[in-house]
Amino acid sequence: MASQLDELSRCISEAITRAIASGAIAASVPESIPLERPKNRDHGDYATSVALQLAKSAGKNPRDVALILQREIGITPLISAVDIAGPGFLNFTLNRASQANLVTSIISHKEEYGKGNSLAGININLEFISANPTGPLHLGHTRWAAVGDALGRVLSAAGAQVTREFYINDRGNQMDLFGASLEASAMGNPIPEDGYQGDYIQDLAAQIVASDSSIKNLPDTKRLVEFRERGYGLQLAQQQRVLNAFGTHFDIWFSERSLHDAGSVEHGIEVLRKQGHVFENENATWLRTTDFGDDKDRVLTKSDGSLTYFSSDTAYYINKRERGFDICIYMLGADHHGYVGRLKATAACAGDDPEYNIHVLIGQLVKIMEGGEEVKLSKRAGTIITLEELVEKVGVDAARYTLIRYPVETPMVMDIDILKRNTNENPVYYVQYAHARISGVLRNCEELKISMEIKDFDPSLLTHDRENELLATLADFPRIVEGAAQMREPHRIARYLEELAGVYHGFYSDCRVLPMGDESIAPIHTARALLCMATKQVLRNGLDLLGVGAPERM
RNA sequence: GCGCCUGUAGCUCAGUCGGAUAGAGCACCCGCCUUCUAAGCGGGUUGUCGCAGGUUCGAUUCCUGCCAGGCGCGCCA
Repeated sequence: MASQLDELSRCISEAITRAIASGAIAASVPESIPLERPKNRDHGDYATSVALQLAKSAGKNPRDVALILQREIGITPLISAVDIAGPGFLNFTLNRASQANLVTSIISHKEEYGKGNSLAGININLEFISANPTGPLHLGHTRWAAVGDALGRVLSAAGAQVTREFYINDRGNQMDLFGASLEASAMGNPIPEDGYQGDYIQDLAAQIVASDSSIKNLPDTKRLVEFRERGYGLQLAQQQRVLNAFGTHFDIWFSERSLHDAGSVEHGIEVLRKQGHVFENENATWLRTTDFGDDKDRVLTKSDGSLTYFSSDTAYYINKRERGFDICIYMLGADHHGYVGRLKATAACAGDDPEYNIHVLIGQLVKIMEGGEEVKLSKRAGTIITLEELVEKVGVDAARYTLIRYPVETPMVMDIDILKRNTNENPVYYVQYAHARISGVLRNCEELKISMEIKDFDPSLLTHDRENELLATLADFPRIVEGAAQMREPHRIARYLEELAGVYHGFYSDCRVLPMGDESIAPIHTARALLCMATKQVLRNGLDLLGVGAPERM
């Protein structure tokens, strides 16, 4: 759908084209017209600095360029005024009635409003969380559970084909340690020095024994394997249950073991060998990642013949690409940022473009404050906070929203006391309240039999400043979604919703929707009711992108 | 030592392509519910955008150096 913004930007570039053709200015038409909504309302509905940018190549004073463009643009059905301000900004005032047509558009597009096709045809693999199945999901995983899921929704909204994938690290020493810890717990032996110490180990061990007590009589080696496998199954199921309750769903749960069983690791090494970046040294097989900027080469096969974890990662990447994904997005914690270089280099070694085919997002760690002090998270001290506990304390919506609201590269601080003591301080309630408030108003409209038919909508009635501001904010939504997808920053959706909620609350307090007292029902009531309905739709669409509920009542 | 991230109001933090007087919430003060949900609205107070240079009409934004904090640099997983 062509938005007013698109139309405005087309008007401007056509004006530039005409100005160049007529010889008024010497310059080339910029690829895109920078348009922003000025904070100061005296500066019109939209402003552009394009004249300032053209001034240099045109060899003219910016204000003169602005003057020429002002004349070329003129007045159109959309634009009611063009003003020049400051050093050469062009400020546009849009025709209010034409802006109000947006209401019709939003209401008819429903949940489609805001979706776009800027990523259409792109097949994206979005991998996040990817925890070991050796314990509960903790806070770090929770940030990704929220942000990763939201990003998946945002990318889909931008038209991409998205597959959400969870890589299960079910192979290697950690699994054996996990098995040994369970076994020790069940047999009443001390947990191994570097084993898993948490209370959940006791519970899991007890659960395993309870379901089949004969396990304790198995011969030593077999017993350890049995504990490991049963613990794996139970722990994975627990993670899946918790994520499901959190509203985060995966299309594929990819087992590292299955990668090995299918011979994909050897295949991956073969692929890399053909590309010419594999070499042998001191009986080990290496990948020359330094060819592509990594700080050291990486071992694929150790001198004792066993495979490194890196070889799994590498094979996994190649496997993803062979499954047809154009872009592989990885969401990793800050403690894994050292992997970015080798992941990118691996992609390059496989013959891919590391700037396009692979995208690594690094999330900074979440700090927890409680009692005015930072809680040191430690597995040993048992001060680990799990996803489940966080949700118990603050609820799914507040937890998700709080985690999504900040850019992932910001190290965020969650104050448990605030979230526990007074959930009203969480902006999610501000946004949800706006939605609930509109729902209430619309219920009343229905009761009063105010028409909410598009055919009864008269856009020319929405002329109040508050209405105008609300319309302009609603018009921004598609642009916000596209930007969030392009930059892989779902927090932009949350920030936008807070702004929209604020603008709506302002409208609500100044513009009465329902008739007062014995006032009779007039077209203005229908116009405002429909504006409310459009706002509700956008709030809902935005909250959906975050996986946060849009309550009808609060 | 090398690398990544961060440094903006008392606190938690926004601020894509450089733009007009740097924003929001919380906190603090003052107003607004005998008619739509006051979980709200309006007003007031709060800043060397870490420091120092550079690039230009213009820098919180880009570049360089420095300071401070977080994290990482295995033939571990």
